[in-house]
Amino acid sequence: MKLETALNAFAALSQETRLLAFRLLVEAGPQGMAAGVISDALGIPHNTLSFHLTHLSQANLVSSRKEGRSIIYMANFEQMRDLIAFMVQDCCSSDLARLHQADNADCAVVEFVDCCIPQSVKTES
Amino acid sequence: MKLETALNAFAALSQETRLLAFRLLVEAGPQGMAAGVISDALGIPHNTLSFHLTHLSQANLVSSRKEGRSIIYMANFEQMRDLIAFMVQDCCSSDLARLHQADNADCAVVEFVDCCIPQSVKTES
DNA sequence: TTTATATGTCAATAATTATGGACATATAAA
DNA sequence: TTTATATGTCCATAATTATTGACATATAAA
Repeated sequence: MKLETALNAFAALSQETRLLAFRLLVEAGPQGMAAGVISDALGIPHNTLSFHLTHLSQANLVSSRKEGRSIIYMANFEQMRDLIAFMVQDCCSSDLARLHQADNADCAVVEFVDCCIPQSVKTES
Repeated sequence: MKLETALNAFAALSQETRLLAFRLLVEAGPQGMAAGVISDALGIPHNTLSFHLTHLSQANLVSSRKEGRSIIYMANFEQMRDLIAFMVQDCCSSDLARLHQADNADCAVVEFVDCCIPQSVKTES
């Protein structure tokens, strides 16, 4: 990932409405969510939200498809993954994190060495 | 991690000078780097850089210690980890990512299910 | 002490970004 | 068709953020 791409992604996620919208879309998964539904959920005027969805879209963090008169937005999980990889890759030199392909070959795994999971996020699965 | 904390972290990383400085510090590892060294490395005036380092510091992405007349900054790897956890935690509901403690108990692991490692980052270790 | 070095703070200005009213477009329902 | 719905675009204004000269402080060297 290029520096500029990462900058755009971070900028997109640094604004409250956009971060909330992005989280809704991450939660919604691949099926996505209509612009109006997001607008209602967040209580943001449709034109303001449109501006922010365009911003997220230009940062390649979401994509969209048209369906009837609605536009359905969905999170771009690949870009999210690339952004995490970007953050972690410089750690490799100091061996604080590693990024590798898991043995079963359908996972990318980020390992944080010599640390524990933050309290705020409990162990899943 | 609170929403506000994540917003501050993303905002801190969304500016070129700050992202470059942060990457230098991530590369430098726990021993850190003096403000002046960063300033020289990036070719940024010391007062401008000071503003940006304070910004990173307020976002808790770096910390600092005094050493002689220098101030040594270092990346806060824990905050970085928490930020990644924040990004990934909403995925759990749609099973696109999982965050868990590794078997050997000194790693936190983020697994991205059903995906491959981005081209830009080659497999380590 | 005096001077040089490393860094921070302040304040004015410049640059960038967000907001929402008014209007436009495109689709579906009446 | 006409009307209602869903969403986008444009533009002026408001709000936020970055830059840098001038000055301050703190430490070390001469």
